Amino acid sequence: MKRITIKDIASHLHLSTSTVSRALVDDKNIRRETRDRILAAADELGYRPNPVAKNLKYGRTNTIGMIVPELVTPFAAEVSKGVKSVFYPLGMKVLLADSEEDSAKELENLRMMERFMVDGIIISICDYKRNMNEFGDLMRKGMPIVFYDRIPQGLEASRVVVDDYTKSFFLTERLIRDGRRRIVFLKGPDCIYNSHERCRGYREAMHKFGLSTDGLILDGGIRYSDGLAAAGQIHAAAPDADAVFAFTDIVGIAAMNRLRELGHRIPEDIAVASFSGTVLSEMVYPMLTTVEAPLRHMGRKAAHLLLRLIDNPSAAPSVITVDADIVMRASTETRPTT
Amino acid sequence: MKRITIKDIASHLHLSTSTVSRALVDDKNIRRETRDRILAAADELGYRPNPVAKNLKYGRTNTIGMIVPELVTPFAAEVSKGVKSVFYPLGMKVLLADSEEDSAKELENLRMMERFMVDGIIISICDYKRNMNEFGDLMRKGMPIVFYDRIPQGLEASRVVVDDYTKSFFLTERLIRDGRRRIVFLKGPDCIYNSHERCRGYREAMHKFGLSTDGLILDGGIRYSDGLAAAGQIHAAAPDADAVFAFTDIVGIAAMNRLRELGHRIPEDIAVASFSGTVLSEMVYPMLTTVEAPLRHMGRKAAHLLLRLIDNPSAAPSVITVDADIVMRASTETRPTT
DNA sequence: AGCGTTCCCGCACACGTTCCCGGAAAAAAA
DNA sequence: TTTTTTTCCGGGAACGTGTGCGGGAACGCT
Repeated sequence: MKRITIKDIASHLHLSTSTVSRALVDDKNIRRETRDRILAAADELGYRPNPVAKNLKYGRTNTIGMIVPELVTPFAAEVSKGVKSVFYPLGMKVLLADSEEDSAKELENLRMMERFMVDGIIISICDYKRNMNEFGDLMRKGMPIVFYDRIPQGLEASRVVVDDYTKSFFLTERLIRDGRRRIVFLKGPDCIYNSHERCRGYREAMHKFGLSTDGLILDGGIRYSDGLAAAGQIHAAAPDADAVFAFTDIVGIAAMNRLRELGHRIPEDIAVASFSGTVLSEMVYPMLTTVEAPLRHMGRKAAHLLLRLIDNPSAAPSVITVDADIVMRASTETRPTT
Repeated sequence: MKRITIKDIASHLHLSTSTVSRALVDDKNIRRETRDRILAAADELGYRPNPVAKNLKYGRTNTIGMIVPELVTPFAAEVSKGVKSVFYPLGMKVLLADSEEDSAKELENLRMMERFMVDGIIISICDYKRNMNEFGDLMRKGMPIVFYDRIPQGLEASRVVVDDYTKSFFLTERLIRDGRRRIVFLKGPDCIYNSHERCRGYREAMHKFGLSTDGLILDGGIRYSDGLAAAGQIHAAAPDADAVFAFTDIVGIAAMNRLRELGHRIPEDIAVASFSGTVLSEMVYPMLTTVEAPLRHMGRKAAHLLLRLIDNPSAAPSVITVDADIVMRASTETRPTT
């Protein structure tokens, strides 16, 4: 099964490869008639351009790398759909790599993308302090990079984010207005910057209403098992809690399941809310109240930012803050007024 | 930021590019001393081989395509880890494409992989009847293809599968031995071959114990919402059901959540089991009994099959049936003997 | 007729790498 | 010493594509 090339078309029509090439790229220096002849022959012979040769010629790979911190949640998958919706129509490939919440693996992925000579990278990071030098070096070497959601700190770079602080503030406020007073915040890992921002939003909202947060900020971790453990802590350390606000949906779901196992009714005894945007929130019972980030939209935005960066590598980094909806669901339904 | 090539190394050391190339591929026709000099220079100048040029030379892309029917479940993500664990060490890329349970999109993905000239394809399909001609054509054109899990029918091709029939039979038997009698089977879509196999296993197990299946085989669909609807049907059409065996975990989870909402206790009133292998089964309350396919292992096996096919395109198709564990969890716990 | 302009097409090279081939020098065998 | 073999390196083609340059032919204008 021999693949046919412009050379084959050329010899078939007794023309030079240059002419054939010109016909295919729709160059103006070609007679309309011969152009049509070539196009017809190309179609007849079943010509398919060889992207590898093109890439070598143009010094690009037409490939972009996307590095995500995890794939058990459909979060990244959803963002990637947005990214692909931009790059696929341009004939570009998207390479998806999973860091599995491990900075070392993240670095490996980064090196891999470099070896593969991707034209740019879209990344959500594991740890906002680690691999910073490597990101910086790579960017200085001219690699276009766009961060999204879980971003680094103190690095001049393009990024697409949700306003963690504000959204967290409003959701907390909403819980309070619904009558919750003893709201536990399950903080994410310290190594994720969003943890602090979301926690800040929670704290300030509580403060605004004169509510204490003493003993209510617990380490919720990032994995499902962390959420289970955290629920145990709530049960033990804050038995009078009437709401839980989790760093992320997976932790919120774990906490919810475990709390119920421990005899708490949800939402009657304890409301549960989290920060996310994946369909998981609608796939649990009761359905989970969350801050819904517009995942595909974020992907599209990141892709456009990256495209601009590829076209003009020296462009100033820009920051896009996307809006997120606060979606109230059954897990935080107001308890009947007593 | 100029990328340095073997040409640069050559002129830097006053050697020819051939010699440099020889040093880098560790050819024997080179003096040990010059080889070391070249390697040192390459390291010093920061030489990184250009994979695109190599690929053009060798007529390969060092890329394989993986097409999966969905990504909301971590099923495919897990299999892909197995696939990547084989290809990454070989310096090959893995391109992940999502068909979103849509045969048309699946075809697009297939065409895309062809355009990208991937060296091979690993795929789990949406519909076992559609796109059959396209798969056949592509294979005849010489594209190595390996199917896994959701496979086509009547197509001579390499594949990695779980023994749906047997595992389904044993799980059903297990439920019966645990005292369940009125077991509902939530059948998957007809367009997925596994649906029929799993249903057959269920039916024969029921038959073996002289249990009727009349009115117990319901259309469970494939999406979460389908599972919700199916649970409503159970509630209405088979109110005396004491167990549910779902085609897949997402459907099982949906059914479980909805049944509980309708007042059924799980597992006391109704046991719930499903067929899967993702961590989702452990992320719900109560944890779900499932047939656990060895996902990463399947990925690795599929990758090896594909590698063999790439090395020898005319190799006879081979079928690998991997074993799966039946994992009993809280969702089917035996009810206290009355 | 002479000149300039426009229109097309082929030649040659480039992208970065590998590899066959030939040849010079060195080593081994005679 | 001469012949044969081995060792080692450079030249150049090739993978498939794009493009600057030059030149021939046709055309238009004076």
